[in-house]
Order: sequence, then structure tokens, then C-alpha cells
Amino acid sequence: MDIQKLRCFAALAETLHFGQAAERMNMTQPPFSRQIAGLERALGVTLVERSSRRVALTPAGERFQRDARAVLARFESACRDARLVAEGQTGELRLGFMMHAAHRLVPRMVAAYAARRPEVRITLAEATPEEIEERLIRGQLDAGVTFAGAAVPQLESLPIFRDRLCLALPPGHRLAGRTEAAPEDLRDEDLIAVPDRVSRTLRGEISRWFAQAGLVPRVRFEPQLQQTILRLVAEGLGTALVPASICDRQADVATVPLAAAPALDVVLRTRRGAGNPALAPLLEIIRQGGLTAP
Amino acid sequence: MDIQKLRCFAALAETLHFGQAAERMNMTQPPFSRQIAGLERALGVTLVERSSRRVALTPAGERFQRDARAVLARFESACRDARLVAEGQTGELRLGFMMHAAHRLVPRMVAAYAARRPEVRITLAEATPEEIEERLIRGQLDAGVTFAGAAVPQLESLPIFRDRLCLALPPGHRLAGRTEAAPEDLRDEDLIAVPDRVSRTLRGEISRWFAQAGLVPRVRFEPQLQQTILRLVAEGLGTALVPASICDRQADVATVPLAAAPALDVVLRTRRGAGNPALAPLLEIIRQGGLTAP
DNA sequence: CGTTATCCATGCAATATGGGACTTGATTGG
DNA sequence: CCAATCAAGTCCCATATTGCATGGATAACG
Repeated sequence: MDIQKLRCFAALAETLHFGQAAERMNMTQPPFSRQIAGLERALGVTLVERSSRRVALTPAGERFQRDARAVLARFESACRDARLVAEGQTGELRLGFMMHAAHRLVPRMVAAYAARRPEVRITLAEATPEEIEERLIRGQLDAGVTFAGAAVPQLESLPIFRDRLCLALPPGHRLAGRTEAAPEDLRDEDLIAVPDRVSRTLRGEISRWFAQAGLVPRVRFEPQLQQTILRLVAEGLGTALVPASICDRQADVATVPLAAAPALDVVLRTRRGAGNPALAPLLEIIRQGGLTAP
Repeated sequence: MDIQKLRCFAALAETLHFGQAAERMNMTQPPFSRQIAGLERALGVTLVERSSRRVALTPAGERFQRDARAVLARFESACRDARLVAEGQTGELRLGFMMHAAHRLVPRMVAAYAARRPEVRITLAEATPEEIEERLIRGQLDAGVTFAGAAVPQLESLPIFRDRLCLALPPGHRLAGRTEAAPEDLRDEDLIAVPDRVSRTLRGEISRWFAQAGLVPRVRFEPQLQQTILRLVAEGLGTALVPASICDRQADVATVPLAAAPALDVVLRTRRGAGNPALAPLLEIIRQGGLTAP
């Protein structure tokens, strides 16, 4: 059963004339007649009453005309949409990101992307770097904004910008106003930091920074979100090492640069090779830069 | 482009395995692979990522899977419905009828029909016999309940029952209570009758009945509906010759049989040959009789 | 009333498409 | 390193589709 038969029938139902309908289908009349006959044979139903002088649809033909139109319309639409998805003009882009990337980076990325691909529906999923990695590998995400992390053969990374850790303090803290802070300065401080399972990279950098002075950070609270950490710091519950990108415009938190500040590369991770075509414009936006400024 | 290709793709999208999908489609794997390849070539889109060890849908394939399912479902449904319409199990039956047949006959016919073909939608159209004839010929009606009328080559008729004209009188009329009335009895009466254009057959029978006594009926009022005629009679505005079938249970109208009462055959007229299959049960109901009793 | 024009169906030969059997090539797991 | 698995490639045949030419029926016209 060929789609062509449906098209032929639709043309015939409109013109009620085999010759004209055949011409519309860019074929000669004999094969056209056989297409109609073949359709009727396949259905086991007479759709058209023909005499040499009159062509009319049977009741079944009337019904089938309406339905065939609908089928054809859906089919054409399905083909068109498949092509659009393949071109990345439409479809879905599933983007995962670390919570604190939602601060400025993700909104800017999404805005720039939506301007280029208004027809692509963007699914945003907040997740920990570990979850992002898992979901990327399982193909549940198309891309993830996360820390660079360990190399995984199935994934590749595109650098977005280099974040640096800084020290966040309550406004009246004794270290506030210092031009730089070293590990020893924080020897007796209660720290607030994300737990290791939420971001191994971030927590690892914090530990390493203290380790260079032979110290072990004394972590008192372990919330999951950087935003929460800043709120706790503002309330005087402790100090924290946080990505500098999240500290701007926090009126009730003082920040101090770190000596030998650890760098954290924020990257877009994607599955190697497996390409959602809708991803391309996002990669291009990142390569063009402009997402670094706070 | 063959529907079969869509079915193959749907099967592949479910199993993600060429061999198993081919088996489900009752074919061997090589031609199945070609069907998929042909579909992709026709669309110009890669729908499936294949390696010898992994089969996965591309984003376009995911999208096309959903759409192809919908297309297939609609297509199957269209085929099924066309067959059902052809069998008369579903579809539409367009029935025209003379106004006064709505009194008892049409409701009974429709009830009996609906019991046999609950899935057929019945369109009822009140119309004059003349309109019924026109619409039947133009194929706008499938059947019409009307008077026998003149033979028309395109139409055929199935008798439903034989109606007889009777005299309708106001209750206190001088002729009320007579066992029979003759044309001479109505020599000086004002008559109420449908105009010729509404029913040539009925008006003709009335004229002929008077003519057999050399009289010409003096028609005073010409409403279009028999019901209206009875109302006018009841109010004492005249007398009328009306089909007996319409006079039962009219408390405020007296009826008197006519001498040599003209017979009016009420028939179901249909287009010759051109068969809405949904019509068959209606013909059968009429052939079985049981629609004659008042 | 015969002729002509129109229109759908059919016969025929060339071509295209679809399906099966077998084989190849690549990848994975033992 | 070998065996197993799986998709693609090759070859062949059956069927379907197409264009061209023709036939048969019907309505319009002279």
C-alpha cells in the first residue's frame, strides 16, 4: 500500500475526473486509473462509482476522502518535522546544569539560544555534576553545564569560562577587607561547603587548597546549593570557599580573593559523536564567548 | 513511499533490533534493512544510528517514531471505517420525508433502523415530495418517504403502505357522523388543501375525486403542512381531504370515509443502483412490514 | 440519426521495486 | 584468538508500476 495511492485518491476526489487528477499527479491516465483500482482492491471497498460519463464517490469514498486527507496531512507534517529536527531547527534540547550555574550563566545561554532557535523546546534540569554525567552517558541529556571533572571516553567538553574560588565572609568578619586570604587564615574557621557527592571537583579543589598548607578544612555545614551556602555565610554561621561567579551583587556577603586561588573550569559536556542537531547553535554560542562576564 | 516503510520503522523503533523487527514484519533481515534505508533516503534524514552492535534512534528518529505511529493509527482507522461504511455498519443515512409522515411512520422507521444500525448517523430532512425527488436525483438524499408519484428512470420505489383519503370536518359539521361522503356532498364547502407544488400526487388525487362527479374543488386555503390543515379544519375554517393515517387521535376533528376513496401509496424512494449500503436494513424493515398500523 | 468528442478501462512491453538466500564485515565476549 | 552476533552487501526472481497504444461506452452535436 503506497502513500501515492492516497494522494491519487485525494486528487480524484477533488476533481472527480481521472484525466485531470492524473495530470495533477504528473502521470498519465491509465496508471492513475490503476492506482485507484489498486487502492480499492487493497481496501476491498469500492470508493468511486465510474461510468464513462460520470465519476462519483460512494459513501465509503466520501468517508475515506476525509480520512485520507487527514492521514496525508499528518504524514507530510511528520516528514517535515523529521527534517526540521534533523536540521536542529525544531525539536528538543535537554540541558542539565549545576545549581549555581543558574545564577547568570544558564539564563544567558538559554536566552541566546532561544533567540537563534525559537522552535526548539528547551528542557532545563538542575542536577549535581555527578547526575549530569550519568544522564549524558545514558542519553537522557543532550548537554550539561558542569565542572570539567574527570575525563570520560564517551563524553567531550567545551570550556565555557574559568571560575576561581574566593572566600565568602559575613560582613563584619575579621578577615573582611583583606586583599588576600591564605589557608592558614582559615585555620580556626567553621566552613560551609557542598558535600563531596554533589560536586567532587569543587570539594576536591577546596580540600587541595587547604592541603597545600598541610591543613584539613573543618566543614561544619553541608548544604547542596551554593545559594544556601551564601545565605548561611551572611547569617554568620561560617565562612565558605565559593566560585567567584556567584558572589557578585551579594550585598550582605563580603568576598576576599584567595592566595593561589583554585581554578574551576566550567564546561559544556556532551556525548561524543551522538549529535542532537539542535545542539550545534549552543556550541557555537559558547565558542563565540561572551558568557564569561559576571 | 510505502506505508510498509512506516510499519517497518515503527517495529524497529520498538525493538531497536533489525533482526527481531524484521521477524515481526514477517520478512528477513536484508530487505528489512533496505526498507529502513529507503525510508531514510526518501526523507533525507538519518533516523537510526546503527553500528553492528548498537541500534539507537536519532532525535529526528524519536520524533518521527511518534508521528509515524499516529499516521499509521489514522491510516488503519481510515481503512477500517471505509470498510464499515461499505458494509453499512456505520456512516450516514440521509432520509427525507413528507412532513405528515413525521406523524407516526418516520419515528417508527427510524427507531427500528437505529436498533439495527446504532452506529449509523441518521440525517432527517423534512421536505416536499418534489424536493425529495430532486435531492434523491442529485444524490443529496439516500431515501425519501413520499407519495408514489410519477415514475422517474433514476429512482425506484418500495411501497410502505397504502393510505386513503378521508374527509376531515369540524366536530359540529353537518356531515359529521355520516358513514360515507361523496363529491356532491362537498359541492358548497370551502376546502383546505396543500398547493399543487407541494404534492402533485395528493392534490391530483383530490382533484380527480371531485372530477369523477364533474366537480372542481373550491380550495380556499393552501397551507403546506397537513398538520396545519387539520388545525384550520378544527377551527371551522373549512373541510379537507387528508390522508387517513394522519387523522387518528385528533380529538377536535371529525373524519368521514370517502366514497371510492382515492388511494395514496406511501413509498420509500431511492436512487436506482446507487447504493448507500447503510440503506439495506431500512429496505428490509419496510419489506418485513409492520409499519402500516396507525 | 449518424458522427464526433470525451473519458475510463485494458493490453503490452520496459522498468522499478520488494523480497528471499547467501555472504561479508565489524564488533563483542569468552 | 576464536566464536557468536548483527547489520549491510550481492544476486536473483516475482510482482508492481509506468507510458504508449487501443478499446468501449456515453453524451453532445450537426
